[in-house]
This record gives sequence, structure tokens and C-alpha cells, in this order.
Amino acid sequence: MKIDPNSSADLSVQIAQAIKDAIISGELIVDERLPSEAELSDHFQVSRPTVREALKRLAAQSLIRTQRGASGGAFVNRLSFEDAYAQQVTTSTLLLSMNEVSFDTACEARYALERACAPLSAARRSADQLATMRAEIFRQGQPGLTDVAFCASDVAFHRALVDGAGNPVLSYQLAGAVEAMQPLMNMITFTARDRAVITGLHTRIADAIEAGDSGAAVAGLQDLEDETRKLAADVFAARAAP
Amino acid sequence: MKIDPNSSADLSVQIAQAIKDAIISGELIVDERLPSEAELSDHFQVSRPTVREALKRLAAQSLIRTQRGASGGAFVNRLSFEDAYAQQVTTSTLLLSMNEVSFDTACEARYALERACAPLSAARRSADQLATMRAEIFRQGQPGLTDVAFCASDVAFHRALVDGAGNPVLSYQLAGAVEAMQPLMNMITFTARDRAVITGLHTRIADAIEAGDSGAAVAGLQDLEDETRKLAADVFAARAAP
DNA sequence: TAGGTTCTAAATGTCAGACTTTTAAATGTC
DNA sequence: GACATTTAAAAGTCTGACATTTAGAACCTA
Repeated sequence: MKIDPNSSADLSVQIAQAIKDAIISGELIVDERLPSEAELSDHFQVSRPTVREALKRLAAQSLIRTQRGASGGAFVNRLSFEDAYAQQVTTSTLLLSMNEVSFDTACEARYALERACAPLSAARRSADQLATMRAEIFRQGQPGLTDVAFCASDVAFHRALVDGAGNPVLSYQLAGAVEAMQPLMNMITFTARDRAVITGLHTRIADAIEAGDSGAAVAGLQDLEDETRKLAADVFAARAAP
Repeated sequence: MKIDPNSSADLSVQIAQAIKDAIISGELIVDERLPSEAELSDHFQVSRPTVREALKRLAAQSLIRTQRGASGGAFVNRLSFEDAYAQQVTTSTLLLSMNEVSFDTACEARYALERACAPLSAARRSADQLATMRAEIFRQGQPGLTDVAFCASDVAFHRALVDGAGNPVLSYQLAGAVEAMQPLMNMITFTARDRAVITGLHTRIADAIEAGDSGAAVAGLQDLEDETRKLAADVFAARAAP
């Protein structure tokens, strides 16, 4: 682990990069303890606050974790799917909210990816995942449900569908696509009729998944995408010309 | 922006979270300048190094950028697709390398997602993206190409295919799935015959994309997935029983 | 007056050293 | 042997200072 004394970049950035490279290259392995802050500051010839800033950068990316006390220190962190999920969701959400991504673009991406999961889910979903889908459909039919709660249930339904594929990598990749849509969906007002149509499609999809009919599941998702985009278009049209 | 004085969490974590919340909620908008470090340390009643650690955490996630000098400071950063790509790729790569994800699982996820892009790409790809695909196929046929270079070209081919869908959200989501496979692919030794089969399939896919034939493109990707998994299985079998 | 130069102040970047808190392990006691 | 106590190591935090960068103001000069 070396830094370039001639570089113009901030020291804490360079040090963070050096450690990150060591982790990626396998020079530092999972659960290995890094040298203490004092040792690192000695090694890189910088002060301890500078080393600490570098470590905080890595901690923010879940690359390391720190422990206080004797035999404490910074340890290379095993990046868990859970941590990665969370990062993926916040990054995707911010990306969408800060870049004026159109509803259609986000929606197209989400459903394209979800349709990719449908055949796997139809073949492999557990009874538990199917039960979750049914439970969410039931919840969506309850009277008095707020729009926000309806959207949250919608996300939960789709999460179960994706998880049904039994492929954690797929679940991780889709987490962002599905959850980041929620703020966009929250802009829509769902009438009782809209909800009935959506839950009807959800039922169709769940039935197809239960029957192992991947074609029907894909078709159901296609119709749901069309319906969602139509709803959104109506909302935006109504706002443009009140 | 407030922090809880009774919380046991580290101060820099709390402060980073408070600022992050303010950004996500829209309280702080893109390109807005945060208070100076001195003002923040005054506001939160902590020292400047603590504030700085919090800011470094946010900078590591590309949520803010800092500028030195007069009228400098920390600014809310517009999360660009480029930044998000990069994060997505490193996170996915580490996730795969640290969690003993099987080749098959990663491969299945990657091709499932890629097949989702194929119909859009067949309909929309630009001439430029098609040319990139052709150029990479040509490169893959060159003699003397190392296995690593062959894999890199493979990734470039697939990136062009995905970008052909013309949906930046989709490109972002797939960046991780496609690029994170590269280290896994690098474990495979490609014989001349293997390469011929793969480039043949690439040609089939490119032809289908050019012709706008989404069914053929999906079928080509399916065959490519099967071929890739067969190759990997052979490699692992050979290693298990030498 | 136009245009370049120098100065200045504000802000981040870095450093040194000290103190606080947490925690595991060594030590001591019954 | 089990439990309490001490100890030391390490991260967390604070104070205060100095270095460096940079935009803009003030100042000259042609």
C-alpha cells in the first residue's frame, strides 16, 4: 500500500484508494484487521485525523467496519447482500430524483427487468413467497388504505415476485429498480377503480406464478406496465391542463 | 437538521445521516451550498474534525462535493449516471467476490437481465452502437488476443447491446451485472474453438439486433448463456478431477 | 476607462497533541 | 475454578494551530 507524494489529490482520498485497491486485489482479505490508526498514520506519513477521514470514506461504502476497545480496529467487511441492497436502493432513488428521469423511462426499465425474473419465479418460487404475494394483494383490497400504503404494498408484492426467482444476485440488482420507483408512484392518486384493476392484474400474475405458467406471468406484467403508464400519463395530462 | 444527544451512535455517523436525510427529503437541493465546516460544528455542537468525518462519509457516496478556497465549501452533488455506474460496478464486483456466489447464479442473473434488454435494443439501437458491437466481434477474432483482453471485449460487446436499449436507467442497472462477471469469466481459459463458438453467437445476436428481430436476439442470448455455463462447468470439473 | 496585478479573506486541507470511552485480556482474590 | 479488578490498547472526540487554495475586491498602470 503506497501513495504518490506528488499527486495533487487529497491525502485522505489517496489513502482510501490505496486501501480499497488492497481489498479489491485480495491483498487484504475479509475479516482481516487493518493496522491501527496510529500505525497507518505512521506508515503513510500523515496525521491521524487524515487517516481517520480515509477510513470513514471506506466505512461509508461498507468496505470496512470499526470496533473500539482493546483488540479493536478496522476490519475488512464482508459486503453482505443486505448492505448492498440498501446502497443500491438509496443510490437508485437519488439518481431518479436528481436527474429528471421520466416516469416512462424508469417504468420501462423496471418492468423489463421484472419480466426477466418472471420465468424463474414461476419455476422456483417457494410457498412462502407465493403467500406473501397473496397477502399483499389482500392488503391492497382493504378499504381505507392510503395511497402511500398502497404503493408500499405494491413494492412488497413485486419484491416477493423477484425474490421468487431464488437468485440473490438478481434480487440485489432489482432492488433498486423496484424500490426507486416508489417515490414516482407516490405522485399518482389511485382511485378505487384503478386499485381494482391493479389488484386484478396482481392476482392474474400470482395465479400464473402459482401455476408455473411463465408466459402468462410475463403477459400479466406487460399489461401491468401498460396500465401503470396509462395511469401516470393521465395524471401528468391532468396537471398540465387543469 | 438535528441529532439525538442520547443516541449511542458515533457523532459523525449521526451528522452524516442528518445531512443525508435533508438531501433525500429535498430540504437541501442540488448544487446548494452546505454551511461551512465551522458553522456545522457550531450548529451540531461538535468539533470540526467530527464534522469533517461526516462530510467525508457523504463525499464517499457522491452525495456532496467539496471545493476549497473563498466561496468554496460543500455542495449537494447531482448524482450522475456515470458516478452511479462506477459505484454499481465496484459494489457488484465485491459482492460477488466476497460471498462465494456460484458462477451459475451470477451467470443466470446476468443473462436474464440482458435478455430483458434485447427487445428494446433490437427496436432502438443506434448505428453507432451496432458498429461498436461489430468492432468488438472483429477484435475477438484477432489471433494473439489474451484471455483477459477477450473477456474485456466481451464485456464491451454486451455493454453496447445494453446501451442499445436507449434507456439510461436500464444501462445503469445492468452495469453491475455485466461488468461484475468479468473476474469470474477471467477464470476460464478460452480455446480457439471456444472463441469461435462465442464470436459466432455474438454475430448471430448482432445480426438479430440489426434486423430488429427481438426473438432471434433473445434466442441467441439464451444459447450464449448455455454455452458459457457449459464452458465454466468444464473448467470446474477439470479442476476438481485433474 | 479598460485591463491586468496584487492583496485579502474565507474556506477546506493538514497537522500535533491531548483527553475520553470502550473493550478484551491479564491479573488478582476468594 | 469462578468472579471481581486492573490494565492497556484502540477508536472516538476535542482544541488550536498552520498551510493551501481560490474568488473577489482593491489597486495600479497604460
